[in-house]
Amino acid sequence: MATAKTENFTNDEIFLADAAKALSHPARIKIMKLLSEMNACMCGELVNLLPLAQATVSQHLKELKRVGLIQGDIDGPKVCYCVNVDTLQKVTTDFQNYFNNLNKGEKISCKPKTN
Amino acid sequence: MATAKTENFTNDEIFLADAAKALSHPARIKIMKLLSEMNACMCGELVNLLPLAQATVSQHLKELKRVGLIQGDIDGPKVCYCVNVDTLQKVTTDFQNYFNNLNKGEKISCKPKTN
DNA sequence: TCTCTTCATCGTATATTTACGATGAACGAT
DNA sequence: ATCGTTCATCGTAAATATACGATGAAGAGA
Repeated sequence: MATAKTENFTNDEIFLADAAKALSHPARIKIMKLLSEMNACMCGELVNLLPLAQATVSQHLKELKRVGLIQGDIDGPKVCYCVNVDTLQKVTTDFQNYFNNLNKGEKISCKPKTN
Repeated sequence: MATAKTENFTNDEIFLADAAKALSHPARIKIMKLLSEMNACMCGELVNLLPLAQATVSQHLKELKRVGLIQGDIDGPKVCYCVNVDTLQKVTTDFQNYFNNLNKGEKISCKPKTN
């Protein structure tokens, strides 16, 4: 037990935090939704569907690619983006497990005198 | 359809992104785990269990309180922290629904020639 | 009252994130 | 070869996030 003061975080904790970071902006939440609904979609279409400039959308796509939640397929001058099913699966089950464990733990709570 | 260029994000998208942001740091992932395992726990205990200074832990607790995932009960000079079950429930089901929808969408993917 | 403990907040430094316009690379079409 | 389209990257500005030491408030216990 007790994970001493100097210890680092576990890989699981880091991975989960990283995945959460990738989803920590409304634009990226929406991009994932759009890509999943449309199966695949060009960057330009996403730009049209989002209240953001093209450069900004490209940056958000980069962040989602960083954690592997999406992938981009170069198709001539266009780039076709789509969800990376494998990574999405892993992230889904990891979050599921995490939340399940959290919900298992506590039955008792402190008095609701929030500070 | 089509969510015009100028439209803002929906409340759902913003809420989900905000919850993800609260969990986007390994320390906060771990704090939620610790609080759930121990049912409730003083700030000082958390400081001992994390590789971070007291001021930093306090900041992370503040971020988790901001979205309502935890609450703090003032008990004399100490503060007893615990998971806020209601918010955790909502966040859990919201993420579950989000991921379920994402996983529903795509069967087809682009060629894996990642850019 | 004085002291010790507990914790939030302040001040501050540094790093990261977010956003945009401008540029340029890559390609299709003419 | 030239032009238009598509998109990543660069440069940059402003805002947030992360981390820590120092300080101070609040209460317990002497």
